Amino acid sequence: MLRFHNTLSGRLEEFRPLRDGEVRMYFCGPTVWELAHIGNLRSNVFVDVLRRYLKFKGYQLTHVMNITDVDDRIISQALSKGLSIDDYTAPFIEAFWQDFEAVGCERPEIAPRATRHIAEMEEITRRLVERGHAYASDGSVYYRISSFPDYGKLSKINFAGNIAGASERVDTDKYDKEDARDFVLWKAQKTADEPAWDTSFGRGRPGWHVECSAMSMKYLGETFDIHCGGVDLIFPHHENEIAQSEGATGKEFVKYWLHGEHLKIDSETMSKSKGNYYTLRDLLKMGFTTAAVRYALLSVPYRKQINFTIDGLRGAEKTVAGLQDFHARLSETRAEPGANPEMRAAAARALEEFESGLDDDLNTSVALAAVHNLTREVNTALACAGLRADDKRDLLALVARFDSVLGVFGRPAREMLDSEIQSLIDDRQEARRRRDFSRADEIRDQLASRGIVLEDTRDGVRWKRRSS
RNA sequence: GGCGGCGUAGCCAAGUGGUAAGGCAGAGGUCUGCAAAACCUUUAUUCGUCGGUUCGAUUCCGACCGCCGCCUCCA
Repeated sequence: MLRFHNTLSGRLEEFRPLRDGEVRMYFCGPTVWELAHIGNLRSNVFVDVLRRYLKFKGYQLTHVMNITDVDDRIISQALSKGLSIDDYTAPFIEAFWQDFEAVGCERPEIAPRATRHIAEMEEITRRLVERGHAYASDGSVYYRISSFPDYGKLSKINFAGNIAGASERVDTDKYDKEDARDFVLWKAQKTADEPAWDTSFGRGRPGWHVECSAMSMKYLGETFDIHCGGVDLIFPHHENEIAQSEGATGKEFVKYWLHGEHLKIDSETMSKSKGNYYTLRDLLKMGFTTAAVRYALLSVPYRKQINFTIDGLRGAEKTVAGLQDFHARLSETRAEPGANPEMRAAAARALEEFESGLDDDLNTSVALAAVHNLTREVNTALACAGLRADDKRDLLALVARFDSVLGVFGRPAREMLDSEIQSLIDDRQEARRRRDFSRADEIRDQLASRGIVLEDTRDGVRWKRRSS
């Protein structure tokens, strides 16, 4: 039974999709203005594990992921460079998808762009005005929070207590709003060079929150199953989405809200000023593999504030190498016909633990422990020829099944060695047969200096490229 | 001021009202010509501190200490 911690109720709830066998989910992805940093990637990996696990459970998936391509920062950057929004954002979006796929994330079914959905945003805004949830003021349109009694149900925000201590931060004179809490749905164009669209409320651009209401409802319907994002989005972004969507339709917007925690770097908040701000590209330059980065990011459940460290990443690198070695060894081993009941039992146990871990609000730590326990048992069997052909087939299928969620095993790619290296390996085997070990070691050292590491196994010699 | 999270071995961490998963690092061993890889054993009488509830708490309650987040278009 799959259960999620729903931010809306604050409790663990059994997951039941609105339509049988089908899940519709929306993810507020990053704002496009920088290369994806490690925290951003954690969010993406969390959502990726979620979508992969839903598929693992047999659900048909429609996953919409937004990359915000219009906000104040993007507009000011684009203006200062004399570029259109599209020209400014295109390289960032391209780079983002590269990093996204590099850490093994599957592309969502739909990745809409806010700038392509102005009409839908206008439509929601119009409906909100019609229903008394929004009002125009000086060419802008604001959401009237006092008209929506449920406001605050997601973030549990308490305005009475909140304003007392934080009032100095609320600039009530900044806009012509009825209430300081009201947020903007449509922003009037301020200067002529600012990108703007013509609508019935005048020339301007959408507020940030309305894009997610518009695009999620367009592709997923007025009520859908899962909405996820980082914890920072709970307030105000997701709170405002609820106000917009439920205000416009009168229907419940989302059944399950899932929020991923942020990470810390060396026990501190990640920030540019602290200099602990890593992008994926930084880590790859340091020699880490994308699989290790993915492993490190998913090794801690998504609702926990993982402490990301370079030391920890080194550990992940080793762990992933172990898993990939295991996978390669398993796929290469020679196995006699038949089956070993102990292997069958180990596989069944691993699958059960893997699934019950992930069923429990996506507890990836438990799922990984199940994988490690299995690899240990199978490694033992491999070492003493306790693995039979049926076991090998079933275990490879099981590993593939696990990896359809985790994406850390990699493929045991059997690339061809060039003939010179292959003949060196053959020479060494011949030398070993002659018990000419100094010659054999000489060849091994020679290969090692070229990045080829050898392993002598019961099935003969294995080689691999040195990982770092 | 309001709301929320966290504190478990050297490090990263899971977890539960009944006595501590997993990974990395360390130590010893098996295997190996030597390695590598793998495996075995070992590493927290104890889960921030102090109280309370309980037959029993790391797990529930209270207080305190420490760290972190949101309330600022930062995932």
